This record gives sequence, C-alpha cells and structure tokens, in this order.
Amino acid sequence: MQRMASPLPPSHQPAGSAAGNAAPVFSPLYQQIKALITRGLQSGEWKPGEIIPSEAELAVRFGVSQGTVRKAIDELAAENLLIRRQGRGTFVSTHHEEQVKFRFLRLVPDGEPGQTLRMERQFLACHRIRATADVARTLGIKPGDMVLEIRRILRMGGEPVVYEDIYLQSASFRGLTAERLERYQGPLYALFESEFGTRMVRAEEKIRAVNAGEQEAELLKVPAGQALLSVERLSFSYGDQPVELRRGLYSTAHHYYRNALS
Amino acid sequence: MQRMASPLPPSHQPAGSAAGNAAPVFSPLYQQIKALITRGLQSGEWKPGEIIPSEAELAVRFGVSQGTVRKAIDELAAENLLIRRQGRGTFVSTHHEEQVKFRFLRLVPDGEPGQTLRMERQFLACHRIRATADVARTLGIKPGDMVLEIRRILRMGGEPVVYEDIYLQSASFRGLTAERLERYQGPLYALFESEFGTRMVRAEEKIRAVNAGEQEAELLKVPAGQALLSVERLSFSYGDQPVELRRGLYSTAHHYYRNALS
DNA sequence: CAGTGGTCTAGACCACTCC
DNA sequence: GAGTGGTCTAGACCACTGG
Repeated sequence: MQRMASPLPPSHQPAGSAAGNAAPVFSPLYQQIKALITRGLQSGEWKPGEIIPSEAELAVRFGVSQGTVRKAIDELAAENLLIRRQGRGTFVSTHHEEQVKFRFLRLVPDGEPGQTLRMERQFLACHRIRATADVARTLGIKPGDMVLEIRRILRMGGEPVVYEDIYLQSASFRGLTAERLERYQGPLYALFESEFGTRMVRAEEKIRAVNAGEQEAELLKVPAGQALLSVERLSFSYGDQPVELRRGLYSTAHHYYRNALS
Repeated sequence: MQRMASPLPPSHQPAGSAAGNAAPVFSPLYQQIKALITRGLQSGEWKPGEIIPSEAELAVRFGVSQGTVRKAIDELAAENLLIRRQGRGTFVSTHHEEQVKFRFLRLVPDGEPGQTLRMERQFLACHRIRATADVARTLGIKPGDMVLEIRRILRMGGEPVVYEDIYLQSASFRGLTAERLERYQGPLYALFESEFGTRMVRAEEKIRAVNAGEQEAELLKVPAGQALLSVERLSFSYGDQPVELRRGLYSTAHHYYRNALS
C-alpha cells in the first residue's frame, strides 16, 4: 500500500521511496487503513459486538506494518467505533453494554451518587407518516417521504421524566412495530443495531428551555407553563449519515442534564 | 527511567530487563512522562501560549526514547493541555485563541451558519463575600472562607442572553476588581490565565430548565415565568482542582445550547 | 500455552516552518 | 538549511486472556 489520495492498490511501498512523479494530494497510510476498516464496519463485514481481525493479521492483509494498523485502530477506538481489550482482541462497539448507556443518556437523578435508576418506557405511538419539510431536511430525505414516528414517555422511579418524539427513515426500519418496541427490553439504539443494522455513532443536540403546553404538562404531570428542557437530537450512523431525529422534553424537577466540557 | 509506580529516578532502563525484585505496581513509562510534563505545566515552568522543549530534547532529559515522549504528548494534546504545530513545536494551550472559545461558550444564535456574534458584557457586581455552605463544598474550601463573586450579563447583538453568577476562590484572585474586569477585553478565562496563573482545563455542567423569577426576568428582558436554561458549571484547573463555580441563566428564545455526543 | 493488545526502542524519511 | 513534528517500519518484550 502506498501513500496516496483515495484509491488503494494493495501494493506495498516502503516509506522512503516515493513514487517517481508528484501526485496531487497524499493522505497518510494509517488514514487509508482507517477508512478501510470503517468501510468494513459500514458494510457489515464486522458487526457490533463482534471481534475484528488481529492487528498482525490486518497488517498482513493491508501490506503495512503493525504499528500503522495500530495507529488506525487507536483513532477508531478514540471515536468509540472500536473497543480494544487487552489479551482478547479488538471489538466493534455496541450499545449492548452497561458502560456505554450514559454516553447518550444524559439525565441524572438529583440524589448525588450511583443510584440504580430503573427506567420504564411507555410507547404512545408508532406509525408511518409523511415527513414534514423540516424533518425531511434534517434527515436528508425528500419532503413527503415516509418516516417512522415513535412517541414515548420515559419514567424513572415511577415519575414521568421524558416525553419524546422520534423520527426514523422508514426505509431503514421496515418491520418495526409498536409490539416489537414493547417486547424489547433495553435501549432503543441497541434494538436498532441488532435488528435493523443501523448503529448510532454520534449525535448533535440543540438544547433550549421551553414552557410546557397543556398536553405536554399533562403527560409529564407538571403544571402548565412549567419550564422544561427541550432537546433536539440528530443522530448519525457510520459515514456521518443522519438517521434519527429526536425531539424530547425533559422534566428537570428531580433530574439534571449532565455535560462535560473538555 | 524505569517502569515504576510513582517516584522517578532518572536512570535509563531498557524495556526488556525488569528490575530483579517484583515491585508492587507499575505504571507505563509514557504515563510517568505525562505526569512529569503536567507537573511542569502546573508549576508554571511552561506558561500558556509558550513553547515546550522539543520531543528529542525531552527524550534526552527524561532518558527515554522519542517515541515514548511522543505518546505522552499525544495524550496531553488529546486532553487539550498541549497543542502540536508541525514544523514549529509543541505549545501550551491557552484561552487566547479564537478557535478555543467555542469549547466553553456553547450558546449559538438560531440563524444557522457562522454568524459573527459580537458579544457585550456588563458587570453588575464584583465583591468578596463569605462562601455559603454549598458553594464552599463545591469549590472544596471551608464554609465561611472568602470567595470572589462576580455577577454579569452577556448580550449578543444588544439582546441580553446570559445572566451569570461566578464564584472564585478569593485567595487565587487577589487584585481582581470590577475596574480590571471592565478594562479587559476577551474571555474571562483568558484573563484568569494571563493575570492570575489559573488555567481552566475542563468543566462539568448540570443543566436544568427553570422559570424566570421577577428579578431574573427583568434583567434578561423576558416575561416572568419564562423558561430559562439553568447552567451550573464547575471548572477545574490542572490536577483536577476545582477553582470556579458558575451559575448561569440562559435565554434560549433566539439561541440554543449546542452539544455534541460522541 | 499460544495469541492478543500494550509498551518501548531505534532509526529512517517526509512535511512543514522559519531564518 | 536546520529544526520541528508527522509517518512508517522492524523488532523486542510485557501483561493479559483463554483454552
């Protein structure tokens, strides 16, 4: 493999000897390896939770040194796409892990330390509708295309805390029904990843404070006008493709949204 | 330098030959280097904005290979303590940089793209008071110890957007006066770092939605009861020492709090 | 025990910055 | 051109996991 822009012939090329003619732009070898591994993840060659080939094996396959593969994997691990486990191997990240849950669930109960927060879910709706203009734009589809809308309430310790509207590209989630949602225990993202091959990798949120309307107040058992956290989340899968839009209202009477700036 | 727990004799020790007797716990060499560099930052040997010695020089000084120094610096750069600049050197991070501002300023105007947001500040108070119990506990000082309290309003485009109460350990900020605050242009954190040797490295925030009280509503020019974002931020300096507590109210009528989950 | 990732070294050359 | 960080290689040994 040689230093180059985008295509990736499998020929080996020692670091020193540059190709005779000047090529336009070069990207480092380990970046190319990174892209190749990402492609393997995206294509489903290695599924969430599965092990990927060892560093040595990948080094042989790609015709580079183990150190170069290592640097590629290091970055993918830093981006939470892979997880290294010493003595065992490198695995594809999955939402089926206790540890990962708090990456996307930021609401914390007020009572300081590690409370075991048992959470109940109640699904209010799960149906297919035509995307409104703004939902379509955000998800990168055409206005009028079908989207799957899920409405739900989350309760922590019996108290309603989150009211959420979730929009998914209908095409990617064929067969997702209210009954399927009810039956599944665990995070939605785990269900999406296991049953529909869509893994959420990162997300962007826009957070505001809003006054509760009549309906919302009733659902969350708060007085009308109560200040609520409005969280609009756009989630991306491999390759920065937007696949889910959430509009949530959080009751922060007994919980707060935890954030780390670093 | 050899693989060991905490103290760091400057003797060189090739990787293979372990010290004869089993020692209790070993930390990797690059972690020890990392700690040494951090100590240099903390002690002020290298100040924000300044350059630190080259990798080669540090390798000689610490008696390790350049690769080991590199790995230590890599991690410190990932933690935003250092910044690498190819061809120039490695520098201590500083708040005197356009690029860094958005790491701690999360409020974004609604009008989508890169608007130039000119921001005005108005200081309402800057005085020394005795710490209340909860402020003292959060800052890790004794109740009744003196703290510096700063109250201010931030306006973006003339519109009041943030009302903030800031608490600092009085001892670390001797000589900080209202007049000094008024005179200084730029982020507070830049002032703290230049004039008082305290650099904010990371922070934790607790975010809630609250209804505006009479006073707050008047200050932010919103109706009483208006939903506001309540942001409590605890900032840490080198060595995870808490040094600043902020309690802010954000008006999110025309701005939102941007967050990235990754 | 074999196999994995984790650490460390030594040395090469490249890309960039500044004088 | 000298000096910096950035990439890449090859090889060694360590620490951990599992059969």
